[in-house]
Amino acid sequence: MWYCQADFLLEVTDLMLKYALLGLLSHKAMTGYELEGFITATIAHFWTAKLSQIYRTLKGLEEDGWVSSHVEVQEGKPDKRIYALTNSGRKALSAWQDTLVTELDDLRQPSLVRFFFFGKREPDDVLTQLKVWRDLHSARAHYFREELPKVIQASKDGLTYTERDAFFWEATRKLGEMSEQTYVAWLEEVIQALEKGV
Amino acid sequence: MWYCQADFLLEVTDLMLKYALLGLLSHKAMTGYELEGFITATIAHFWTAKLSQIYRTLKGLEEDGWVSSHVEVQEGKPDKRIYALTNSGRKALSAWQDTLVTELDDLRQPSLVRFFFFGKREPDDVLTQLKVWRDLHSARAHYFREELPKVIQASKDGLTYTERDAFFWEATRKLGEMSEQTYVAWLEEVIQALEKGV
DNA sequence: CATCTCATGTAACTGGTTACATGATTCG
DNA sequence: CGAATCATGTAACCAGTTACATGAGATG
Repeated sequence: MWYCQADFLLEVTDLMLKYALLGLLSHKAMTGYELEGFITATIAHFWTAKLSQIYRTLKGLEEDGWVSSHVEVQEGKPDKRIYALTNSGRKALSAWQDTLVTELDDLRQPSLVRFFFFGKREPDDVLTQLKVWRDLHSARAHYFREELPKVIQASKDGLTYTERDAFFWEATRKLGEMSEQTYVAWLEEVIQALEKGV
Repeated sequence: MWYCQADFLLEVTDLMLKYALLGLLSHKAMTGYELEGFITATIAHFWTAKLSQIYRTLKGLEEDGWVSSHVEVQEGKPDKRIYALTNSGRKALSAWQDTLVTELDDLRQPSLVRFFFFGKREPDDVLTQLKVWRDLHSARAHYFREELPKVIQASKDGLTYTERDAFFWEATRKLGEMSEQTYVAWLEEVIQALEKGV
């Protein structure tokens, strides 16, 4: 009973990067460096990680017994340490995936903190900033719409991902596109209201 | 010259909570406890802070000379320490506000990390989770549409905020509503696609 | 000749969370 | 009678960032 409880709590804890790495490693064994590349290509829009943090987290995962590693000696290139999921890691990943989340993420959006206090700023400066943001979001929307699909398609052909895996990846891409469109529409609205004079 | 550079860098640094507190204190002098209430009422959807962190940050602001405090003795209630903006703090706030931001926030959305790896989960469990999220987002959309406007209206009458301040507050509310609607629409799409069988 | 890619790490720091400690008053 | 409100803080911990250190080979 005691053990059971402790295990459960352990599984629910949200150490996102740990689970993200387990998830990626469930596709294939990889080095920390490679993992960073995959993170950039796949989940970077909603979770980023620096290499230094990835290496530290991998060490932690190995201490947990959720991954194991071996060094591959290379010529002309640095040696590499390849990490692979263990059975225990596979179980931890499933257990995490099987928990139902009943709360929403609380997002930190520093630009909105700035925006909230724009009442005291020069109207022209405010418009300049808003237009910069609009253009940035617009560019990102374009990336989601035009560039990311190619990356997803390429990976699907590369058979690392199943059809079903690709469906969920594509869905996150779609959300990215929709979210950016929402930001652009909202900024357009705000800009127009301010230009009409508020 | 040297000084100038150092000053500039100091001002650009993004210590969000520090500036959020300065921004709130520019309306009126307040205690840490009160500030927490205002944060919850105003910017909580895009920046949260725990009381312990607020107290620590206020201490830091006082060391910077950006706020000053005095203790007010109360009967039947704990004494309170009231913080007020200093001139130097007002300058720091303006300097921060006057910087142009040319990069987008990078959002951390743990639920999307989970979602990304749903390909390996039981289809029924996936649908259950998606419907929970849809309902949560839908409830939040309702809050933004029906409840928040009342709070904003009440504060406007309470003359702490100018018409222009209220405009920007209302705009953040609108973005919240739009974002939640986007999430709901996206989740509906995904749920439908899965129910048709993917 | 410089920068990018591959590849791994450590150390110091910072901002945020959790848990703890205190204690009177008021409301349901 | 228990919970919420008012009110302030400290200590330990944890995840993430920045800066540093190393170094060969390929590309422009």
